[in-house]
Amino acid sequence: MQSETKTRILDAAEILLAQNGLSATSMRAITEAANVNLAAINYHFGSKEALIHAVFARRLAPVNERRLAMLDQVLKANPKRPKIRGILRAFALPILETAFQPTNENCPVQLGALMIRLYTEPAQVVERSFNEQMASTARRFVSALHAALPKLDNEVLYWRTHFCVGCLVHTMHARPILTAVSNGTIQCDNAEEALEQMLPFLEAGLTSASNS
Amino acid sequence: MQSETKTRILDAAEILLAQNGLSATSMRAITEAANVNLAAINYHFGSKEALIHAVFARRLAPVNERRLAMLDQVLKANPKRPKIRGILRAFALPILETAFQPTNENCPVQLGALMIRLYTEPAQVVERSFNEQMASTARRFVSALHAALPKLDNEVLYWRTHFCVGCLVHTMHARPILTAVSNGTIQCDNAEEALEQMLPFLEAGLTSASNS
DNA sequence: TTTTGGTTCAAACGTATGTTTCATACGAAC
DNA sequence: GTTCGTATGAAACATACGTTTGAACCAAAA
Repeated sequence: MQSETKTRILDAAEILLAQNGLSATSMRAITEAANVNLAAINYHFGSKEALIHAVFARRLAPVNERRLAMLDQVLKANPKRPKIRGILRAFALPILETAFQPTNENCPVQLGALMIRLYTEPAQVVERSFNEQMASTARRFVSALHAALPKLDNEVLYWRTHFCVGCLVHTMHARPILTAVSNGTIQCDNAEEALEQMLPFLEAGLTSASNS
Repeated sequence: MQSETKTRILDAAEILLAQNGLSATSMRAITEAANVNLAAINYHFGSKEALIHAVFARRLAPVNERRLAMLDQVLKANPKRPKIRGILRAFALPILETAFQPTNENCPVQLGALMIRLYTEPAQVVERSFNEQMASTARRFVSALHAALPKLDNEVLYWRTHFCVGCLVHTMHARPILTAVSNGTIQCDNAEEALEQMLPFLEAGLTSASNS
């Protein structure tokens, strides 16, 4: 059974790590926000770094499970030529839904702001988290896109997959900027709405002619 | 005249801030790398925060000048219906060229890794840098795209501009990931090559049908 | 009732942080 | 040659960091 203290630390850590970054978040800030003793992090997780790893794993493991499950469905429906839209949806929906899940006291998901840390924080701290949680999933999706776009040059496919990831990550973590630039018109807090905007954009980009 | 010490601090700070993040980079690390006294930062810049601001300004000011100059050319060529490709190029080329500029001892540009800090570090530290360096430029480009895509709904245009920025930022800062995913095939160190990949993708995304 | 094993607590550990101080060094101006 | 404003230097400032310690707590087992 997961102890009450452990999850309170994970919840508080997720918020603070997402908002302030990894090294800018002190264990004292985490334990104070979680209303637990300072030593509790070292007792339950071993170290600050191990806590960070646990924070990522708690959110990303179920997301990537759902991603691969959805991808399997898409591949099963059209094994020889899977649908691009379906592949993109399988990649984006689970993480967007988790990221845009309404924040409440008990489950303060901050996946968007958290994800970007995986790409920006000093390598050694998050490299293990990234490899364990993301690398194999990414490979599965690239090969699915390869099946969906057999005419596309391999190198071009890598570039475009890269662009898709950039759109998705930016959409998740830079929500305040979209809201600000649009003068508050766009709130960007609904996974389905974000998907509706993103999927046509990405599919058009993926299928566009290379040299025009 | 810019003092030797000042630029040595700026060079060292740019590398370390880009690599390790803002709060993870200590003034001692910067001054040691720059081979100057610890007190030199406070003497020449006033504080660590002011130094960070100066690091951003040094790179972004000329980039945004070039961006706006190129945008003016594009708008002058077709005032009523500017070309999308030209607008995108004006936005992406100056920053990509600066980011991919080969690193040398005297000019260690790390703009890609640096830019993402503008989006991820705690608001109060970089908010001023972002507003001063990016906000007005972004507005100019959005209105240019509005002229180029008059049929596009305003809200959709904001979303798609957001996606374009995401692609660009991700391309600049996540280069190692593209290299790793492609098993070293793609080095991603040439601005023109990156543009060639990016522009068709973005233009196709921008002009795609909203509901398909 | 005593004992045990897991958990919490306040306090201290050594180290690192950003900033300040004040003495010194350097050159140009007078 | 003296003066003066700028720049550098070593050292100390107070505070914050991640981690460790050992005592206290407390329910369940013996």
